[in-house]
Amino acid sequence: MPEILDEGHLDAWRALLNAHSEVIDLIERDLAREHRVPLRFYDVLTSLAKAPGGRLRLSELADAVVLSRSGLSRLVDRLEEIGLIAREISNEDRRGAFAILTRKGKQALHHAWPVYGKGIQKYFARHLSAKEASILNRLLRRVSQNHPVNRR
Amino acid sequence: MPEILDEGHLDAWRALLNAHSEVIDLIERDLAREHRVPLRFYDVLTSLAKAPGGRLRLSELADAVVLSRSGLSRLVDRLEEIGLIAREISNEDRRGAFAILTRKGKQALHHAWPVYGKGIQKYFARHLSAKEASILNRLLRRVSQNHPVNRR
DNA sequence: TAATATTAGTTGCATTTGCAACTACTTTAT
DNA sequence: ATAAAGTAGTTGCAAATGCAACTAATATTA
Repeated sequence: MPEILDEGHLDAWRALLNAHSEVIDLIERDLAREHRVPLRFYDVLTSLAKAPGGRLRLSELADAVVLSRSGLSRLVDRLEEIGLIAREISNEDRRGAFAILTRKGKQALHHAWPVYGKGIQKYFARHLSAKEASILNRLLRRVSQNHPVNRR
Repeated sequence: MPEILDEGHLDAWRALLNAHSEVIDLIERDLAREHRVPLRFYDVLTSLAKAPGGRLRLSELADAVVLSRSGLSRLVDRLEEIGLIAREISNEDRRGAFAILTRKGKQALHHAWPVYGKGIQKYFARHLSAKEASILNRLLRRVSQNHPVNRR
């Protein structure tokens, strides 16, 4: 791995930024147009759906969706208000709380998926063969795992 | 190219979301800690720097940084206020305006670059060989060009 | 050329977000 | 056991952003 940043890597970085912002923007518009939950909500709901018991501590949720604690706290407020999730005070540690996916939350998730999935296909997946998708996956996972080679 | 979304492509999409949000978050923190301009500002400044004459119509700039017209209008307000760019009413079309990079704007760009570049290296580029970077670049460019195969 | 439609950009308003300070609870150290 | 330090989450406040409505200028059409 190179120690200093070269043009090739910089181009890849720019490509990542561009692809991300364009595709997100397009999908977000589709979701809004079809009256489905926005990506932020989807993120939270799907994180909960994947978690064992459909529940996650608020701080775990904050990490999962890459949002500050305060930001998450209010996001949970909003989601709770419209009934997509519920808060449950933890018994082992009474400072903390779980967010729990409600039935309505699961429904919202299923309702949004067709539009979201179609967006991923139209704006992203269509441009990649299966092989290419797997390469992309492997490379990007390596980035986000961010294994501490030379970390100082 | 597949017509429906399969797991492999979906994994690649998730990997893109994760890598993007994690790396952006880390870099943004570094920039803030070192008192450099935030990524949003950097985006605008660098778009102008690359544009011929260091100037761009506000609407072109909005496209370049993927921001709504109103969002951009106010972003330009802020940048103008702190002297990093200037507005210049166009003479051919007096509805419109250019954003122009100022000397101070160029300096802010150069000041931010070391931290930004180091971040790209630390959090992103380090994990990819030159070959891999070039593959990533090629695949992601294809996505963001979003050539209209089957667009309906 | 006058009337109409279109385009560039701005502004009111509501929503989302982060930082710092706060409360409440838990863990660690004395 | 008590004090101090740490952790989970919330809240005040300010900043950033999008939509829709607006102004001003240009382009189109009759």
